[in-house]
Amino acid sequence: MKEKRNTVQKELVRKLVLSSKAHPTAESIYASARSELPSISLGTVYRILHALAEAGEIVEVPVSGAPSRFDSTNCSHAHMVCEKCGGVFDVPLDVDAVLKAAGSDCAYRLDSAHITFGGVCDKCAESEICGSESAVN
Amino acid sequence: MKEKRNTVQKELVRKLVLSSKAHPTAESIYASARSELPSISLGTVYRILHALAEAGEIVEVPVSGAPSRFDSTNCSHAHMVCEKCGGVFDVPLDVDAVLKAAGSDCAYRLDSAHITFGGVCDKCAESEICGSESAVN
DNA sequence: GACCTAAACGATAGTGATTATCATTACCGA
DNA sequence: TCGGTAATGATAATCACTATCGTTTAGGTC
Repeated sequence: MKEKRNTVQKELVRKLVLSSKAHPTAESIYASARSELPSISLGTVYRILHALAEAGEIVEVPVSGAPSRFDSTNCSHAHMVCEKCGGVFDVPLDVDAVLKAAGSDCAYRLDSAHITFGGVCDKCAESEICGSESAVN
Repeated sequence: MKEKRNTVQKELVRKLVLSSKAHPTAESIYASARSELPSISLGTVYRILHALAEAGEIVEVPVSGAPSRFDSTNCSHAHMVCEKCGGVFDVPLDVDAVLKAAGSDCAYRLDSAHITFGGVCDKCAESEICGSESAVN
């Protein structure tokens, strides 16, 4: 049995990710972690994040051309990346249903699904009304 | 109207991506492009790939912790990343249906969907039968 | 066909996120 | 309390990708 030690760093990072609603990046977790534990290093944050992801406690949300976000796995949902502000938001969706539907149609064994939408968040959509978005090109 | 010039580089990269069935990376497209046009540079390949993606002729498939793959957009489908070999495979799926379903349930405007499954490809699944995968850990 | 202009290119340096390395620290079972 | 070792902190390295910039060349005009 592989030994797993509990450390203050691990507890802190876990707490920060699970309590955050903002889909933090490794860097922003590092920043908030440092305010509680100034000696923590960025490498440790990455190491712990990956360990937690591997253990299934959190998910990594890779964003094309931007640093990955991390999120708790408390309920099945997808993500939306705002094309204007780059923010990441939760989208209610039965991901497992999609996984099952695709898996039954498919020659391969599918274990997990990562669903990310591109879109525009409500804040950006609001400011878009005034702007001349549709006039471009 | 923005001027768009046709160049041999652009034609070559387009041809390579659209004719490939292997979801090539930018690097592997660069490699095959060089065999036809040795002077082409990696930066140019990236530039053209992004232009084609922006034009909707191809899609970029970002893979967590690995270089992006590129694929033609001829029909709606998702992708599966094999957890053993890292290969990328097509998965038949009505992505637009998922997009619509999620969009109707959602406070945001969703424009596009990127669906990637984690799984095991047929080749790796075969070799797994003989191996002692479940004994690990 | 020669000329012109700017889009596109090639070469290469730079960037930013993430990972590897390694000496040091500190869990935790004995 | 002690010892083995997992985990950490500091930092160097990597890797995919992007920016820069001088040069080339597509493609319209004369």
